[in-house]
Amino acid sequence: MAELPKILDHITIEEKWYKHWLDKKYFKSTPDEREPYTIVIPPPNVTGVLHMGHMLNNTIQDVLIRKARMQGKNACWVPGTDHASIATEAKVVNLLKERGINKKDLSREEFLKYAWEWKEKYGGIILKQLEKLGASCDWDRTRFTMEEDLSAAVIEVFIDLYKKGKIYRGVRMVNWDPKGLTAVSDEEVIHKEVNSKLYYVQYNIADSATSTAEDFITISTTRPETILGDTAICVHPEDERYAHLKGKHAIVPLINRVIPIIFDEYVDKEFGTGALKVTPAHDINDYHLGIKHNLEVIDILNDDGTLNEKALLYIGEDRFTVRKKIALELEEKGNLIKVEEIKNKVGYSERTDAVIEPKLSMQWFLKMDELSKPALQNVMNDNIRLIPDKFKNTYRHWMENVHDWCISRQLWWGHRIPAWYDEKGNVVVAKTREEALTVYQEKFPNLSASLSTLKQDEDVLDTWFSSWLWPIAVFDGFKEPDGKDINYYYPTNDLITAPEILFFWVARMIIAGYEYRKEKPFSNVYLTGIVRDKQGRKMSKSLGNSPDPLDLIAKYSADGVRTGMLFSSPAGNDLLFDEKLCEQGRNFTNKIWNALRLIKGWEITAEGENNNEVIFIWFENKLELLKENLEKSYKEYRLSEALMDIYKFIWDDYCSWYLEFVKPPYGDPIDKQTYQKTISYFEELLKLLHPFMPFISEEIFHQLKERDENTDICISAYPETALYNSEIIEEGEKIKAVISAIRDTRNKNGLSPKQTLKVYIQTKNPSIYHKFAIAIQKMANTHALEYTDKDINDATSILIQTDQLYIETGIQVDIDTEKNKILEEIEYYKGFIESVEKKLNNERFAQNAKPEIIANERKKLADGQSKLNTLQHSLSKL
RNA sequence: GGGCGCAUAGCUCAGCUGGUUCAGAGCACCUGCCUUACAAGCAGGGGGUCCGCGGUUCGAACCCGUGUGCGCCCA
Repeated sequence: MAELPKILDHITIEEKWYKHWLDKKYFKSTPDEREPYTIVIPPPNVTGVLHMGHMLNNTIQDVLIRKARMQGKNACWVPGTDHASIATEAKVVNLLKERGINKKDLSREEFLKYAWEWKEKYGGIILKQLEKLGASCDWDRTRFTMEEDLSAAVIEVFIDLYKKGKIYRGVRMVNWDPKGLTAVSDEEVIHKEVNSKLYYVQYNIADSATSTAEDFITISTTRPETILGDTAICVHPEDERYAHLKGKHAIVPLINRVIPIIFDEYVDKEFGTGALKVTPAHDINDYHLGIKHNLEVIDILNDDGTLNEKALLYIGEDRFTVRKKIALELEEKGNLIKVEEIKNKVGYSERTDAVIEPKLSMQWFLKMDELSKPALQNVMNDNIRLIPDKFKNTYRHWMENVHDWCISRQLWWGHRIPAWYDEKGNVVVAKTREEALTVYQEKFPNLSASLSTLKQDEDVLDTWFSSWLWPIAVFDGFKEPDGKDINYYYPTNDLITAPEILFFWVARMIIAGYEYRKEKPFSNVYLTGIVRDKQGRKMSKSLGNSPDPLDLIAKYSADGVRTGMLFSSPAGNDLLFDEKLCEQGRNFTNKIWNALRLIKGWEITAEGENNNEVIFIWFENKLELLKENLEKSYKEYRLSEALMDIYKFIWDDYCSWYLEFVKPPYGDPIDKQTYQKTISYFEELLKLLHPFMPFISEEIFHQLKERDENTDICISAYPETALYNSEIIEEGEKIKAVISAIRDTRNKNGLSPKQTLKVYIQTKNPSIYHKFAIAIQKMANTHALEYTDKDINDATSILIQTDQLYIETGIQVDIDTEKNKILEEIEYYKGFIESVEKKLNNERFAQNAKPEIIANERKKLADGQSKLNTLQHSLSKL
């Protein structure tokens, strides 16, 4: 037998087994008669690279899919990538800039050519990286949201919803990203608290003959540059300070525009001066005031955040430059009264970090009110389960206050909106130019347009407008609505994703599911936490606090990192990542590896007796208990708990107890039965472990035994649960306590483990000790146990449950120490008995408590009294 | 400003219907061991005002109220 290396070479086995699994097509799935188990991957950005969030997310998916596969289900994990329009376009723009090419100088076609080139070259790196993690995706099914079929689905859905009257075009206040030059959705705006200045600016009153101190009004604003777009001043109707201004007008400083003073309850009398300047083009609340009071709308900004000619002043200069300059000018002219430092929240673009500018623009919207109803209902009634369910509240709140979805983006990379305009701006929606013309001629019989005069909308659709179709589209549910795949795999089982995209993505997939399949897209949504660093900070590139997952895998093995990720990440809780967790995972692989080395080092005798029967029974029952607990944990998606249970079981029960029990003395052979039992337990544990640690479990599975060509743990049957006897398990626990007590005594007296001790046992129930006598002797290194009904002097006495152990240490027992020890215990039990008696004597307890609880209390009392007697007896002997 | 959630050992978290000797796990820590599978290890051990206050109950880490601190989402 070849000597196994002390430390497992994980890199070699990871490569070997992953290739083997692929060669064997174990991850491949096609519809058959088996029950399907389906997961669609949350498609990472095509330009993305693997980060810690992906590691957590995909480890969880792999655990679930591998377990389902072993349980005989037809497991299908569909991988793929998302075109991520704004993020990818930004990357391509930057890349071109580095090469001296400006996007503005390119035509749409030229730009897209570069973008596709770049996508072909760098896109999908992330999927290759997932292989390193051991992800058992069906790679033949890899999809991309901008591939032909998926794009066709997006266009089809757009046209369908348009025809249903759900999609409309309108001028709305949108979140404008002046850097990305596009509108972004509400969800893509991040509000940050920042230090700002609150400027107090004085406006003169127009309709006044005199110019006394009464004849001006002071407003406060954090954005003085927008003064140039002011079209009203607003005060509260009950604010007496301004009652005299009813029907009057104010003059905008610097540009001398005359604007009305209006009254509305919207104004907060307490904030600032209680007077508000109204700029309907540049603030959402002002916009609504503008509609209500029929105000003029003056948009003073260009798309890139510079001022336009409508501003009259500072034309072409950036909004933030103007803010400083205008403050100075107002001061010079005497209009600036004071400046206060305040904290307020400012919206930033998630993608470009530019300050979001509320902007009026023509956009496409999807009406959400009707569409969202089944999506709300089916989450609230648990037809779709959110895990953990605390997210149900958040979900409901969002769905009940849902806004129409702005689905157009001013970008090139993405699905171009299938809308066509004639020269006057009349619009039709159709798949192609030709179809558009036909539709046009039907819709506008009195107008004329030709193929060449129809112009397609320049904008593309929001990325999420394609990802919301993902669970349907990856099974070609649009192309072939009654196809084999969609009918078999849909609805999928579990979706694993981050809570941050619960609304972006999850809610919308549910909406699309009910709209297009009349059926939920998945049954369970497992929401992972955010991976943070030790200090609780979100991992980010700019902070540089995110380790490279591939480095971690190289250092700690894929299995080590997988378990590291899961050790402390209950669903929905953030994971405070610490490399130590991976180290712990790696150490665990080492532990398992060394168990193998021990077993492989044994020489087997053909025959041979053993005394291990009781150990086998104990261990087998304990193993059943473990399996039951694992099933419970899986059912509740408590993967950390399941992993921890296996971890402890392998480390403690199997290695520290079982193997130590049965291990023959050095150099001695092992009997065949024990060997076979040991191997079969190990094998079963490896199967339980496989979903978490696929590589080492596969390697050891093959090291344990010669396997034929088609036998791999990856596709072996997951162990079934069976009944167990908890009495036997408890007996085992008691014996472990006895052994630990003897070891502790040895330790505390500074005795060597090599010194064999004499132990006497005083018990009413010696049969357990008889059963486990050999185990105790071996594990605690004692002479043959002796039973006594007398007290032994000059020995350390220890109480285990109701049994008394006497351990002869050969060292003079210090009577006072012993006495104090016993007195302390007596005090404890006295108090304990008292409290139980009190409870039992309480009439209301007797009336109200359940019978089994009362029985339990009685037992506690009896046990306590018995222990107290033993202790008092021991004390009297000292 | 509106909504949701959290607070248990040094750290990360369990504690499921209020009732086991219920206060637990892993890591960290302390003591002793290079004991022929493993020092990436072995054996043993210590550690808590269950955030404060009030209430409900025979009984509260758990239910209710309130205060404090923190986090997230939305405006």
